[in-house]
Amino acid sequence: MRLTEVEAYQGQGEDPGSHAHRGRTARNAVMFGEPGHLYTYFTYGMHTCANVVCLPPGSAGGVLLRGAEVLDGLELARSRRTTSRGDADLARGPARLALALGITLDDGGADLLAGDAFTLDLADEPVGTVRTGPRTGVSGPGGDAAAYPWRFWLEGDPTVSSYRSAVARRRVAKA
DNA sequence: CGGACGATCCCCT
DNA sequence: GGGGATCGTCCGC
Repeated sequence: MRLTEVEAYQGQGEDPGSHAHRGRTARNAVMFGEPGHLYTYFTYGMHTCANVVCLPPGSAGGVLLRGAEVLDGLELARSRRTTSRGDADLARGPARLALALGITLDDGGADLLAGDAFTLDLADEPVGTVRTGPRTGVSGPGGDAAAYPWRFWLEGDPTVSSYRSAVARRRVAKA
């Protein structure tokens, strides 16, 4: 598939939105390791998301895969994304993208440049107009998500997810 | 088309 | 003990 939307996360104490913000833990250890490897995390009790480690060992950094257009294996992707209402929705959103690829937590740490879970191909030239903006569902310092405009997407691509700002989750009173 | 809300579990403190 | 880099459904326009 063809990536259309990503977000960058740095950590190292300066990026509150990053899972590596508070230092190395068992969960985010992969982000402190070799670049080009897959960092997966589980969130909201049901979703898995995929990142590509992007900084040298010792420096935590990664890119969250947020959107993509499925080019090959359409039948397989559709079978895994039964709730999708159209091919543009197959990998529109980080959890959908991971599901369409068949990524699970067990794939964390896979060497993508070696094709362990899937192969990451980097384009040699620009593939379109790239736009940038605040990251989705993340609040920066002082609640200002725009402090780190590290969301990148292809302008006008139908497989780019719609922006959602960070919302305070409402607690459910236990009866 | 877009806003509101519940679901559900792994991981850190 | 509680938060969370989301999604799907419901509902109104």
